[in-house]
Amino acid sequence: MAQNKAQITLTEKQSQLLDALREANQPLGAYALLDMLREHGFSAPLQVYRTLDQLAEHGLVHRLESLNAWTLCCADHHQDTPIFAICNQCGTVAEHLDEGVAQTIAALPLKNGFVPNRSIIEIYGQCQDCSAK
Amino acid sequence: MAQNKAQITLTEKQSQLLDALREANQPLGAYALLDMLREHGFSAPLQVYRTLDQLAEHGLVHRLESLNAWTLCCADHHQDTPIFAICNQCGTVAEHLDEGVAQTIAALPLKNGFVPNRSIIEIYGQCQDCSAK
DNA sequence: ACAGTAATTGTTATAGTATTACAGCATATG
DNA sequence: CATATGCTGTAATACTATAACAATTACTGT
Repeated sequence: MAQNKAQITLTEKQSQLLDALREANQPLGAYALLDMLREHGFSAPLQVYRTLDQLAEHGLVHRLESLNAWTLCCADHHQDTPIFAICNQCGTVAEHLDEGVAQTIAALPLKNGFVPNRSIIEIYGQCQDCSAK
Repeated sequence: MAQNKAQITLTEKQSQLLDALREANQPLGAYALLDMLREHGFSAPLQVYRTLDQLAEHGLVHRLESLNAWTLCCADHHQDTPIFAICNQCGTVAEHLDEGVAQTIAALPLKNGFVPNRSIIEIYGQCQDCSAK
């Protein structure tokens, strides 16, 4: 699934989309991305969705299912299930990798003969910055 | 959040919607529910969404974020974070409660000062029945 | 019981998210 | 070169969810 980023050559559109996400510094929906990218040759939703799918395929972006939004993958390239901590207050999303949790989760349903292959873990709460205020 | 089901008196619409979910025996989207319930006085999406929200408030249904769909809560009334196992093949959803996992997940981001209050855990894979075929 | 207020429900319209279908172009393959 | 294959652009449409407001019902104090 996730691949070694060093080996990937990005298309123009792909790197423009990554730049947009980097600039925003928070998750963005496909249509928000489209608005940011109209001047860069994106003219329809499908172009955004396709590019997002390609980037996700390379493990460079993740989709936040509960937000219908997309965010940059953290610096590490990884295969583990990412755990997202989403602040209710400021909307900031932090990505965590915890092999233990990922494996625990993955192993759990096995008790019932279920064979997992993809997990979604999204945690809402209050981030440190917002707690401090 | 979740309440004791024994104490709840359901409205006509609420129990009709529960019946529809029970009958379907799988998660349904709001519009699929609307189609099933048109003959029972539901005439617009908002009526379905409101009823779903009410039932979710009582802990009788859960929303599957990654499917934009809703499913019956398992028989137990519980406050723990439900863990959903979703079969890629047949679409069946099983709800699991595992206090250990829920607490581990909840505690994880705390390392970074994040205070969690709601978690979403949805696991895709292959269920026992489908594996057996 | 009644008026006044608050809460819930119905209805319409619209916003937001995602995909299908197909045309056009580029690339690979023999 | 001819054709097959896949990628990109464009338009149309499907699917999901909410806003705004009217109509009704339920509650409150007198």
